[in-house]
Amino acid sequence: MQTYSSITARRAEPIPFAGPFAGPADLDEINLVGLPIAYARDREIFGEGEPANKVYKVISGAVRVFRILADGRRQILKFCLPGDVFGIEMGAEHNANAESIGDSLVVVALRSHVLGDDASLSPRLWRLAMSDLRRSHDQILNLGRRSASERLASFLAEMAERLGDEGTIELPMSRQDIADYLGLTIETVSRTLTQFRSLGLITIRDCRTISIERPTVMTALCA
Amino acid sequence: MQTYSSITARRAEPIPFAGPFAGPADLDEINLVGLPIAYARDREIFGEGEPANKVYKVISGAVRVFRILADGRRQILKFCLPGDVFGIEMGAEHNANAESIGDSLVVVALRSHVLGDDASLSPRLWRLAMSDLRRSHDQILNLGRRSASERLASFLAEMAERLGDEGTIELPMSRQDIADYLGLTIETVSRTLTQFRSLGLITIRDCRTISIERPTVMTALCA
DNA sequence: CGCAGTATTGACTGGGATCAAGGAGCGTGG
DNA sequence: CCACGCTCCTTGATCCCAGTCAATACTGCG
Repeated sequence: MQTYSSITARRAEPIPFAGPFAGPADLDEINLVGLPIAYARDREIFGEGEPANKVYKVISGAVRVFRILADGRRQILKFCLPGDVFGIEMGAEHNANAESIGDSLVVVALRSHVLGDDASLSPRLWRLAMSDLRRSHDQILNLGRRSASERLASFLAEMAERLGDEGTIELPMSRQDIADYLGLTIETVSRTLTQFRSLGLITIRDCRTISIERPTVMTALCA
Repeated sequence: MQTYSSITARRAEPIPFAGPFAGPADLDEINLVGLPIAYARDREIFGEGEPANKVYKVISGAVRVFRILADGRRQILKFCLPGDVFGIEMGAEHNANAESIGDSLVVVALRSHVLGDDASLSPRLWRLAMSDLRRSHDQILNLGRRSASERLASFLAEMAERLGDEGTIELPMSRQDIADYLGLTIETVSRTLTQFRSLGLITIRDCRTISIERPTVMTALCA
């Protein structure tokens, strides 16, 4: 069984930048004002059980949010790409872990600046939470009812949509991360991608750079 | 493969009660004021793609919220029990289906009465969304990384917590519903329950009535 | 009783996990 | 420059958990 024990991230020694910083402005984005912090790859940003008094937004790089079972099995709940907000919880403690995937820049703000203590909430924050919920539902459907190749196809479709450039995807995450996101093993991920390649659905330039050659067929494969 | 084609719910012909009605008051609950509607078992409450201009709250009975793949595979996203709210979406359309499980009473309110058009949101509603998100994450972990018996054990633990009476659970849903919630088949659910019974972990009075005899062992089985 | 829907049980299959062995990319140091 | 080690990825062989197919039992209900 693949476990998490061998790939534990070191506790972050973040490098704070000078001065406050706002993320890229966008009508539909949460415009976090806070301290930008640079994380090297595989650094813990927060852990399960820690006080959830901050919220985070990815500026560059990528972040994995995940939970771990006692025996080391890991499930990635979401990949956060530039613009994505993470770390917002209902309770006082985080019930998931977050780590940088590659070298990443993250803006950190105080939770109290975003969530008025018990006052009104921003509709943007609401949309954010609801789109997270929507994405979680997609993932539940994937994990519960789709086969390995269907999961891979919809993963590639999701990534193409989120960071695709003319059908070419530059993946920030490893095969192990993909496996832990899709509820598969690294071997199955690798084998299925090879299979897609030999069917002419994708080309794999290097293992992090994938082009979707037959988008229509790929979409159909999602079932 | 188990598909949904054979178990399609008939479109509801709901029986509206006279007059407005408020759900049971509770500090932490959304106190929907709206029209109570009685649904017979297996009636559609709303479907994917329909306008999401109403929100719902279970008064009695139970509701399944689910999504369906084109070929009929079904994944239940959540079971709603008395007190639970469902049908809140970000966009203008539902992206899931909801059906009554047994005969159920549901309060229906206009979405605009709950979600101020673009103004402030109630913190209660926020807690509701965040606890939904939390539960979704639990389910993602279940589906992605736990075995059939671990899923059953955590399902029973969840149900015991939500509607257990001294360790005895009166399940509102069928084996098929449980299977579609846990990403399993009905046969695996049945076999695993039989296995739990022969291990002395549970007793099955009738197939909807289950008592947890060894709660500690059961919790340990969740992994 | 007979019928229909639901649940259980059994026999067998197969998709994906596990175990194991290379291969490719890459930084480091000689 | 190449050799070496390290990490990540790929590929192959085999296994096993859960799915599939099929038969039987249970439960209401007319």
